[in-house]
Amino acid sequence: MKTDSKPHVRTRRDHSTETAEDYVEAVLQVIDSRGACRVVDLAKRFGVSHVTVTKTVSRLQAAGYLTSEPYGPIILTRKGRRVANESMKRHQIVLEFLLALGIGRSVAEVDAEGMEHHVSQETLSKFEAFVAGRKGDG
Amino acid sequence: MKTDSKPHVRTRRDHSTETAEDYVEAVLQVIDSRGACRVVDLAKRFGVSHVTVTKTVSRLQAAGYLTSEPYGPIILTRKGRRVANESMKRHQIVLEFLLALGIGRSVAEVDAEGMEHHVSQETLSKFEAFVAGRKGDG
DNA sequence: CCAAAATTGTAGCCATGGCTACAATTGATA
DNA sequence: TATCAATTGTAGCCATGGCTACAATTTTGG
Repeated sequence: MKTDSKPHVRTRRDHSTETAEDYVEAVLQVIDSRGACRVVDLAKRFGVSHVTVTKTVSRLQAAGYLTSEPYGPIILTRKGRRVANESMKRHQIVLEFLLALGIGRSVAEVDAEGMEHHVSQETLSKFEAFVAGRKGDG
Repeated sequence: MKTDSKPHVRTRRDHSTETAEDYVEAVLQVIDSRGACRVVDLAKRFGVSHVTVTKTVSRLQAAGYLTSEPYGPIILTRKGRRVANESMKRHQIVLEFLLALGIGRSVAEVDAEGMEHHVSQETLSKFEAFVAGRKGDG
């Protein structure tokens, strides 16, 4: 009696990577809008305690996405900036796609955040094409 | 210096709920195709060890989604069946939507699994409407 | 029916991501 | 400047979800 189940492809980014992307994206945005990013900014952004942020930041520092000295601001490494930019681009495409489908902005923003880590390159391309098509139509 | 960050809406189902949905959905499908669902079936389906499945099953049993006796099959409760059916329906809508967009079946299946937990009711409705529209066009 | 294989359970480990409580440091201001 | 508020760090707890190793049970075949 052998099983016929699928071999669990796992294209989808794993959860650690999702966290890394969410963090570097947030860091970049906070720096852009406030000049520097601090633990407290991320805690507010994600709605978690500063302790959770501190721990995650130290893990992401070990993984080479960012740096920070005690009581200092959070700075993206080159790798962190690259990931942040890619992540923001994906996010933007998904958001524009949902808006183009006629979904309300606030809902689209929440859904885009949830979806952005689970969309393959192929799907992302189709999303882009769809948005481009709608722009032509007016 | 107060922050202007958004109050983290959290419409998106939390991760425990995602796991519950994935499991009951899988249990229902395995029962449909093999007559009964066992720990080993879920382990193969999700690509994890039987130990992980056992632990999760016991948690989901405590949460009222399913029941199982030692060395016995996994059975859905009424609640488990309800959640499984809703979950499968959402999954199906997302999958059909991706296929309607022209995404290849294997990619669409992976993306649908990742996306299904992050799509709001509003977005789901738009997805359905889009698919319905395409069906008319041929 | 009994031995071997398959399945399931248990013990114990790890990482992630969440928390409270409390300590330390920095920053602001009276 | 000295104190108080805000920020950050640390200790230690919990749940989830992953694992290996080993024990127990069930199933299967000879």
